[in-house]
Amino acid sequence: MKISQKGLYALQAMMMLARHYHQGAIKIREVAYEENLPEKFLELILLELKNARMVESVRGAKGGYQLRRDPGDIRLSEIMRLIDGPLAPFGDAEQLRELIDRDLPHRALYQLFLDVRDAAANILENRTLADLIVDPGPRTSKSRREGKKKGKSVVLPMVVGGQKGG
Amino acid sequence: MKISQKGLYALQAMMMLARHYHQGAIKIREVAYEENLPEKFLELILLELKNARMVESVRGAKGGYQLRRDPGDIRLSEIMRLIDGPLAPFGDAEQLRELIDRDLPHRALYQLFLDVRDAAANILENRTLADLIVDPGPRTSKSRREGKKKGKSVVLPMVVGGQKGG
DNA sequence: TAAAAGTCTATTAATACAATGGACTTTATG
DNA sequence: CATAAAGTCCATTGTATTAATAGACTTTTA
Repeated sequence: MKISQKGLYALQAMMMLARHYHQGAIKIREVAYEENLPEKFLELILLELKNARMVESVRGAKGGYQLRRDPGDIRLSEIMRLIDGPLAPFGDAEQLRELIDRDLPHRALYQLFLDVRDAAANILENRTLADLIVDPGPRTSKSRREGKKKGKSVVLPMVVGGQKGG
Repeated sequence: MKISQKGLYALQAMMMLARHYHQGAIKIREVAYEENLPEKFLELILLELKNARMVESVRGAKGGYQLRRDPGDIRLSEIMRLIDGPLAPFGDAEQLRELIDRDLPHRALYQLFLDVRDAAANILENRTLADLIVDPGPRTSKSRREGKKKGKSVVLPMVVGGQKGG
């Protein structure tokens, strides 16, 4: 699992749309501005996310993008797999299981890769966009996770307007 | 953490050298043949492993490569970091901690990346070459891991002579 | 009908990846 | 000491991927 620049942009864009969920269509330009992303590149990313039915678009003036599902229903693994491929460090889970069965001399190695993949999958399949955004109020976020977890996902003061470069 | 072809080759080569530990210097050609790796490319990889002091070379006729340390003392994370860089899916652990501190709007995202890295690190820092090879006998392998673990690292019949494509 | 916004396709620049080739140095051995 | 075998070092190449840009086209609002 390697997250490319594009993958990071995708996650940032989706976080932004999650923050503005229920505010109607958000223009590409606004997403790009707020997260400080290259606009034209973002356009391609959003298109890809649209084809994967994670977001939907509204065309024409007043157009823009919005999430197609509740932030709590969009797993981070979905976004990452779409943009950067399988979570496994080498090949994909399917291939690895195949190799573990067939390539006897290297099965321990491939099993290790699969272990790493499973560890990543366990984290990323169980986190959603809702876990990444600052919840502006105590409304039920319908997040996939049951308990509220430890003090990891820190509660942040509603800060918006990214400064990626620092 | 993405393992490149080169990274896989490096791991295979190191496994081969581990299998032949205490048999003196092994020729590049033998490693390449047994693991079915491109010889010239392998040469570069071995050179890199030598500069990192994981293997040592013997020059001239009768020359070759051998591990510099016991297989149980060579962590897989070392090899992977050398060839494919940091274990983190994005940036490295240092950078991520920095971003978690400084980039407030995205800290939850970077924390997630760090969680994934830690999960991978926990696996890869605690496995050594000794865990990957077929131990030809019940000798103490001086492996870093304490207990013998569950039935994951399967005991294999001394099979040698890789058929990678097979 | 003009402006604003998404859609689509092509192209490019830069980088990384996976090798390959060849000249050079070191060592064993006869 | 000559030769062969082996590692060393450096340059180059081809391909793929990544990141981004450009521009023409379509849809919608007002």
